[in-house]
Amino acid sequence: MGKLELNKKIKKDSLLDSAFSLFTSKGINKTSISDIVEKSGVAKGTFYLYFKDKYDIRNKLISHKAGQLFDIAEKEMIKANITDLPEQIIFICDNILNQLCENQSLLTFISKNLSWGIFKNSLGNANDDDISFADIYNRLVSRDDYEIDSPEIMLYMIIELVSSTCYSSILYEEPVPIEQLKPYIYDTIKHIIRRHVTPL
Amino acid sequence: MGKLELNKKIKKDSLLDSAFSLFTSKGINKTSISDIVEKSGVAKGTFYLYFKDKYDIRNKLISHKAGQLFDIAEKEMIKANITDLPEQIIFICDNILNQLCENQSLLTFISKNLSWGIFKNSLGNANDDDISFADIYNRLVSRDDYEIDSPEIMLYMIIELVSSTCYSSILYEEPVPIEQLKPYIYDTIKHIIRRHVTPL
Amino acid sequence: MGKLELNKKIKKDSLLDSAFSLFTSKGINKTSISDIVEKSGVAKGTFYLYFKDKYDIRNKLISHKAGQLFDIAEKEMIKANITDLPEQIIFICDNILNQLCENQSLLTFISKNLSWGIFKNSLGNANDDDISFADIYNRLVSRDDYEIDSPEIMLYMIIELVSSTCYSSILYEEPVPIEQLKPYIYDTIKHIIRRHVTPL
Amino acid sequence: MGKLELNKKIKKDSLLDSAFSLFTSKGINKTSISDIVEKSGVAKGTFYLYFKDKYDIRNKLISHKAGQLFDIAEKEMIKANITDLPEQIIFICDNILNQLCENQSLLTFISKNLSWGIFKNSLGNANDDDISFADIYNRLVSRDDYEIDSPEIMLYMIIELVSSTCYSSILYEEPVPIEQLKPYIYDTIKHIIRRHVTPL
DNA sequence: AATGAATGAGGGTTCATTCAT
DNA sequence: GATGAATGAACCCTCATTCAT
Repeated sequence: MGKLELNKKIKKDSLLDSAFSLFTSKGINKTSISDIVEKSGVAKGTFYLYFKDKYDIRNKLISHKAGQLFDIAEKEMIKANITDLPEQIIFICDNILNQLCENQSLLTFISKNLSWGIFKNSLGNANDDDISFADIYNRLVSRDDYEIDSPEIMLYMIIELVSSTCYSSILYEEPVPIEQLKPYIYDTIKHIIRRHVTPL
Repeated sequence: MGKLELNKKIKKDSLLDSAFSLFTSKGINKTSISDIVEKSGVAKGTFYLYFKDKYDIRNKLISHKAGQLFDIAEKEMIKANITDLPEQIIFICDNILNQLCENQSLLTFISKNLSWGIFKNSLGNANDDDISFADIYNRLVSRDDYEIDSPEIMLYMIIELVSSTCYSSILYEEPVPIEQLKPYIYDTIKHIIRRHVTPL
Repeated sequence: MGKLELNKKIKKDSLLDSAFSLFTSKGINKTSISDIVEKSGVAKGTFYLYFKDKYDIRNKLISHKAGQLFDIAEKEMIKANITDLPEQIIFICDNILNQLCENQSLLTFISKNLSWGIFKNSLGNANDDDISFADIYNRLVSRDDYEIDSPEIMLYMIIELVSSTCYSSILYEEPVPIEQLKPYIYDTIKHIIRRHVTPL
Repeated sequence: MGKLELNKKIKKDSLLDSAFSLFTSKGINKTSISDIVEKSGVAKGTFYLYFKDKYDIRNKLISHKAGQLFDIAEKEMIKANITDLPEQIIFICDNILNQLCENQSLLTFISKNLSWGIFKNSLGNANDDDISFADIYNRLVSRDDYEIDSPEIMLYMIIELVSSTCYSSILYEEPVPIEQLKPYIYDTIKHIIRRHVTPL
């Protein structure tokens, strides 16, 4: 990577970092592009060399951050040497939930903006250096020790269930704190898995 | 209600209607207070006699519209003469889903903004003439033919599951159209109910 | 006219005056709306209460200023008690040319922007208080002591001839100063009139 | 011409072509230098190696395109074997008018920007490879079978008359379509010529 | 209570120009 | 000579809010 290429990457990453920091602290609506470039220390026009507008940088951030969540969770799972598929899914959910508990501003950012559409998008549009959600998905459905009925529906339901229920529980402890809610969530996830997965 | 009282109600309702129509067609971010008052045919200053700002009117609309959804569903349920609690819950979910299918702009509006917080809020702050979600909730938990373990958690999970999964499925048929998704949703709801409800 | 109405008129006129002054001194391209409102001493937003954009205020100014030119010329003509139609036309042309010599910034502004289209427009859209070019045109063609063949073509040719030839001659004395050019212009105008007008 | 020389000429011509195409389709104000270089496929900085700014390239284009008009018209005239001076002038006017009818975007571009000043300029500054309007002018005034009184004034008046009257007539058929206007224009041109030209 | 003219900060975006490579 | 990333001033325009009427 040439010096110039490197410089561009630094600028872009700096913009992404600044945007993320501002989006999570002030919210997207109240963050202006002026804010982002000021925090990045680059000129206003530079922003438009890398992103179309505020929503473009938001979508790229969501894909990136969501991918990171899954990637970290999977790495931990492998380290823990878990091989049973249902256990793997539960582990990943739990790990992600824990990451979000530790990083509530990330939760604020992701949960308000994550949708299945953007998620699917991240399969294709992922930046070159992004760890893609696609890999995890593919490793999951291509296992030969299980037969999965409609894996996409299963994942969709699990993801939506987890991400929608955890939001208010983690951030506001409403209706109950997350630790109290977890057993119910995992019980439901197990049920969903049972419905879709058959060991061979 | 005096003539003056009535006039005020007309103005306020007109503002609410206009705001709803604009929010659902252009989105909240792109709707200005100027747009709302213009559509309502009242003066700009008048808006501030009734609402604090755009987000105030949005929250009131969400409570109101969400309440309506439940109210309609419950009325239909009574008409259908359904008394078994699990069946009641399924019926209400199905009815609401159908309402949202018929009214996708309402779905766009609600789903992007509905959160447990605002929902709970609607229990207290409901406009005087609003049918409150609280009533339905109370009727549900005070039945003497069932024992419900953590009814709030149960409802929370069901509501979040339904509202989060239906959004992308209804609007974009992603990952599958809602009719194909429904069996999986209802199966999961039944599981959740079984976990919480014991017939006496 | 109420106090409020009067205040609005003052603001609008102030904007028109400021715009005219800036357009003639710096040119339209280099005049920004910020410049105009600053010179007027009103807020930026106020501009948009009265005009759509820079080109809107320009067109209104052109109509207005062109109308004034004709109005002054006609008034002088009446004062001079000239009744013969060809002499009237020559008189008006001469008077307008003299006005433009005296007011070269007006010439700069008008000549670069006057087109038959905008001119015709001014017949209809004239501000209420504008003296309309239409009146002069109508008085001219409805005389019963002359028969005019295609009066619109005649006027079009005279107006275009005069306005296009005077521009460079007055401002840059190119190819010759206006006083030297005038005989040729008037000779040509007389020829055009002869071609179109028959005394009865 | 060396290979390098040739390469430079290609770049420059490409910039001129792109600019012309954009100026005529979007207008000068809405054409940016970015647009021009993008269309040309050269880098932004390259533009400044050949032109000072947007108005520099515009003036060069006007000279060039106006020169072309005259050059084509004269070639056709010679081909048609017309030798009588008044007939030559009429022929050239008619030919140019026809060229502009066929190429209305060229008319838009030229008419809004052509002025006697730029025209005279083209006599001196003409690009090396341009056919100069000066040649035509000189051939015209140096004939020994006619005496011309003030040839510059004559040409000035004819050019301004034709270019100003044809604009709205060709583009908007206002006040009448060009074919209907032509007899009046030519009649007036003949009158102007008669006034200036004496056969010897 | 109702109006709507006025505000002016601040938003997003463009673009001519520079200069290190 | 050629490049194109970077600049940042300047642009147009919006809009929530106020307040005299």
